[in-house]
Amino acid sequence: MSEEKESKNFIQEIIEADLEAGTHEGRVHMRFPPEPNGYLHIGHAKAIWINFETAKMYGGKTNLRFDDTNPVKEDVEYVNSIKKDINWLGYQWEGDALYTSDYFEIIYGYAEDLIQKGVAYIDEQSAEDIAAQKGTPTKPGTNSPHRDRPVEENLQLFRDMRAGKYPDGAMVLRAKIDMAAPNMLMRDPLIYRIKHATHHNTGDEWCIYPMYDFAHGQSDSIEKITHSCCSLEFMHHRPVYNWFIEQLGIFPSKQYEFARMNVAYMITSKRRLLKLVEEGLVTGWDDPRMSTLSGMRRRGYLPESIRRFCALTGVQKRDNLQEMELLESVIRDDLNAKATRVMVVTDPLKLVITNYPEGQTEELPSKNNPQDENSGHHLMTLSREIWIERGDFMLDPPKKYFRLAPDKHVRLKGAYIIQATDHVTDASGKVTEVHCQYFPESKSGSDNSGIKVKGTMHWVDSTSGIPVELRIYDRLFTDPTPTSHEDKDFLEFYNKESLVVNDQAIAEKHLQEVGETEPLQFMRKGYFIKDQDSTKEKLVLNRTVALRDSWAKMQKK
RNA sequence: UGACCCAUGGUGUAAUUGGUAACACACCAGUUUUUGGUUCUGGCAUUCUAGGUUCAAGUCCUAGUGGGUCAACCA
Repeated sequence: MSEEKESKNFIQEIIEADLEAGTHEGRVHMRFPPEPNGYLHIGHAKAIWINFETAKMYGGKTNLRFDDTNPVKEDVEYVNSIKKDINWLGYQWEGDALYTSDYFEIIYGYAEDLIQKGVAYIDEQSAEDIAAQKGTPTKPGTNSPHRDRPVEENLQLFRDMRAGKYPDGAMVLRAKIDMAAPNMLMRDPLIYRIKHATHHNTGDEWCIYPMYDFAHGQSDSIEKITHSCCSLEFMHHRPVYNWFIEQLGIFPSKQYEFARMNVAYMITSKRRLLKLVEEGLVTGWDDPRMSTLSGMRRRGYLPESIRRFCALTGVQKRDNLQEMELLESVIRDDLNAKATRVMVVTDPLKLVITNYPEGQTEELPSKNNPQDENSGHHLMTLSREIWIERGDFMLDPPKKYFRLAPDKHVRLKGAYIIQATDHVTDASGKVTEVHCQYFPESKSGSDNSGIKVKGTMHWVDSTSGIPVELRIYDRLFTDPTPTSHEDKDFLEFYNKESLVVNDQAIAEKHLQEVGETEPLQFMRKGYFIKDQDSTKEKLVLNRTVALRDSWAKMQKK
């Protein structure tokens, strides 16, 4: 589904200009190129959205290419999770998934070509020496003593490198560009290094691997990618990208950079995400608090919500920090239209309806979704004793409190109007039971009692209610940008209350019958989804997001 | 003592390419509601600064200011 938007972002303008000029015969071909070294997160979702949606908009294609040039960091586990997450988000790449590693032979050929052309050389210096010669952004670098090695010698050494004659770190292949270039990346970048390591895709076939700068643009070119869109941090790589393409005379893919999307209270650094997992601060990559797609999926976020969030936040080149409120607003909006309404009491307090006959029960219909007339209904049981929310009864209520209090009237959602008549307290004065009378003529749907109430409360029958475990999530950090503090580690902002487990909640029996992936709204509480940890004995539910609560907001003031 | 990118309300994006600031979220005040949910209505900026070009500048020019990025045998 193409998210509607009349105004064009800068990438669309570039594409339309290309289309106008007839570049590449009007072909639009993009790609999403993750390195399979971790799980996809909300930042990747934006990149995926940009590539797939933009290509689709112009009748183009989008490849999925694993940028796997560093064998020591990559694994098939990640390849599989990445594919799954992209599909879940709602996208299907063109043809089979592609791998940069499938182009190793071609890329190797490109390297020999560069050597033949006299613009690449073997450098035998140590990493430290090479770094020292790079200079600084304000001071030009100095040439390597091996810079003018003869072509034949370079070729022989490079072939020996490939043949495995040298250990890791013994030498590298560098492009001969300009050690005085103001762009540090143009100062004779390394393009091949020795790594005697097993690759997830090519096994032990290679012991030399191309660097990013000598693999990405080449792969784009091999796939005849027309618009290679990446995030701003690769901006300085563009001249390098272009230089190689020109030297090699291969298909002229072009790179464009957009600002990555940052979301408040979320982090998108793979390294730091991994640390959260390793330190046990979350239960895994798919912990519902994580910014990973697998985490958001488990949290109950809908893929269409994430897509719409991406559309709403736009594409541009300035730094940005999206508020979590927007994400939550989109999620609530989508869930409001889809979630099945059920009643769950999170902090139970017994309510005895004294004039309701002992032993009697009745079944009352409850709409599955008032937003959707076709959603049907399910039945709730009512009996003499039910559970209500402890916070819904107050002995000494403040002004504008519409809930239950001594002598006050209130409606039990989908059932009857009741009036509190009495209550029981324990030795400490805590209310342990509330007594009330109900008005039979006030039955929901056929109310002719004439009683007006301001409050409607949710409740759960005590004879049929089932105990459930609720996992209440909050933002993972106490600071909107936990990684932006130079003097503090991001873990210092870890929110210890980011997960609160409630194992005393009681849900209406209908919860037993809802599907694994069916979005739920616990009326007056929030949106929930069943968790994979649920067992036959006990349902576990994750809170996706709370409902707006203007009463709580009012109370704070 | 460098190069490159960026600059519109609290946040994020827009502005028919020079024609008089729009939309969403947030916030505030109401409305609706058998969820204090939902709905609906109203309120909330003269576009970083200073010059300049022009009948007209958020859009163009100049100079500042502010923010970001750039050195890994990572991607």
